[in-house]
Amino acid sequence: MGVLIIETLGDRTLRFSELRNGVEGISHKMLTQNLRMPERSGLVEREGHPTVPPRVEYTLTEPGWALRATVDGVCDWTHRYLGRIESPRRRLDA
Amino acid sequence: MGVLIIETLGDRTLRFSELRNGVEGISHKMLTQNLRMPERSGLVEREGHPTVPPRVEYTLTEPGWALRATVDGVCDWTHRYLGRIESPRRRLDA
DNA sequence: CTGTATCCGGTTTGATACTG
DNA sequence: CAGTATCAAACCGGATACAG
Repeated sequence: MGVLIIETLGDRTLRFSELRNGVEGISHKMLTQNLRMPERSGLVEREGHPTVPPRVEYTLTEPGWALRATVDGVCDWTHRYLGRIESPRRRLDA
Repeated sequence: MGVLIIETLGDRTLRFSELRNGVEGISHKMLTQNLRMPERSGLVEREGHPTVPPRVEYTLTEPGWALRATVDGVCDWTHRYLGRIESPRRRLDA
């Protein structure tokens, strides 16, 4: 799930709410939580603007970019093989 | 966690109990469970020998191999960047 | 040896309400 | 808008017992 954030954030700097829309389906709380960890790990940079209303922007750092690159590798794999994979979510087959 | 299985199984065909030792720390139940999914997805092939005692061997399929390759990419990332990352497990810093 | 079923405690999550 | 706190529900993994 944190991976989706990395992916989404990869394109460009995003605000909290933009990120929230981008990741789609993630709850308010989960987004906050899943941002703290990569933030502390130096994968994501958080920049808060003390304006009214508040604006907080999140950006991928260099290690974050590198991680995204590897994650893209997994995505590529998915694209190549997903067709051949019977989804486990499908109802139990006969 | 299923990833560790893919990694371990990558080297060669393994029996259930061998896999259990290889993944180390995984419980009986988890191994069974985490084998079913990639098995149904066609990442792992299960071959049971109707002997006494039973012997079941698990092998990585071609899609499984490809996945393992991408996972290795993530491992590489870890090796390169782990040093720069303050572990979130560290006690809260001042 | 390999595998399934059950119970049970800990973690995680979404909903909601509230703050600056 | 961005974030924290709280609470109940859902989920998950380990332990255990049992079966083929």
